[in-house]
Amino acid sequence: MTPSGGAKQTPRAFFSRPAQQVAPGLLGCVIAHQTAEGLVAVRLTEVEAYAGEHDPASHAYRGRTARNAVMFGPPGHVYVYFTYGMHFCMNLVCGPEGEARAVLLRAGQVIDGVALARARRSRSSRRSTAVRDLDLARGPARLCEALSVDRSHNGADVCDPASALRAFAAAAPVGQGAISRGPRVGVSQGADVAWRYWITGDPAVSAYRPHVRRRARAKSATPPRTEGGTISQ
DNA sequence: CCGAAGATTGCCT
DNA sequence: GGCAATCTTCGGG
Repeated sequence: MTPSGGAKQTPRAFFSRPAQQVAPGLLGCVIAHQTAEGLVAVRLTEVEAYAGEHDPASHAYRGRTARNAVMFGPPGHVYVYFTYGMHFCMNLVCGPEGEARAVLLRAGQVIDGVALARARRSRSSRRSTAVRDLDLARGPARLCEALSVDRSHNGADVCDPASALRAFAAAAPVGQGAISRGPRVGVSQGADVAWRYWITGDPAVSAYRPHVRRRARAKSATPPRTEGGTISQ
């Protein structure tokens, strides 16, 4: 039995298209991860397209590196990156091969393995309050945490029937009329294009946050020059 | 080498 | 709304 009740695993041809076409098509699709702990499945509610080397917001903007190599490979594979010293985010590589296009999975709803997903989210965070079901995979890093996706899954093939991490077609296709789009979250460059797609009104969509540059951390030996403000002591 | 910034999250005021 | 946690990656010197 498949996690989404008999749904078909997504064929590679689905991913062999530009990310802006794949992204809205992924809404309603299911990502399932089978581990020794059990199965967790997430129905996607929010995604973002990244257009590779010509997209200033893409990790592939400055060409191929060790980190982004998977994005230059065949479609249907997972590009996982580590960020902010503590979080993982996952993308699905699109086509054509070599163009480094991908879709970031920003949010979804856990439809199978809710207890396991909650255990994972509680385990690894110093949160004091319980996580609401709808928040379990609401956000790119939360989604990876709920699915237990990390560095070791970089390059995994979601189209391989033998893979522990697989993608399935939507049980009920999400029509174009039910899809909204807008600027991508947290990007400083490339904020002018509306390549973030989500299911209109879905409660498991993340909150929009514009990009904010973090203040440089003060150094004890050589404090950064202040902008004419007072220095507290 | 060194250091700044990051496709984030959660807790603080 | 501000900001700390935490570390990898990449660009600049």
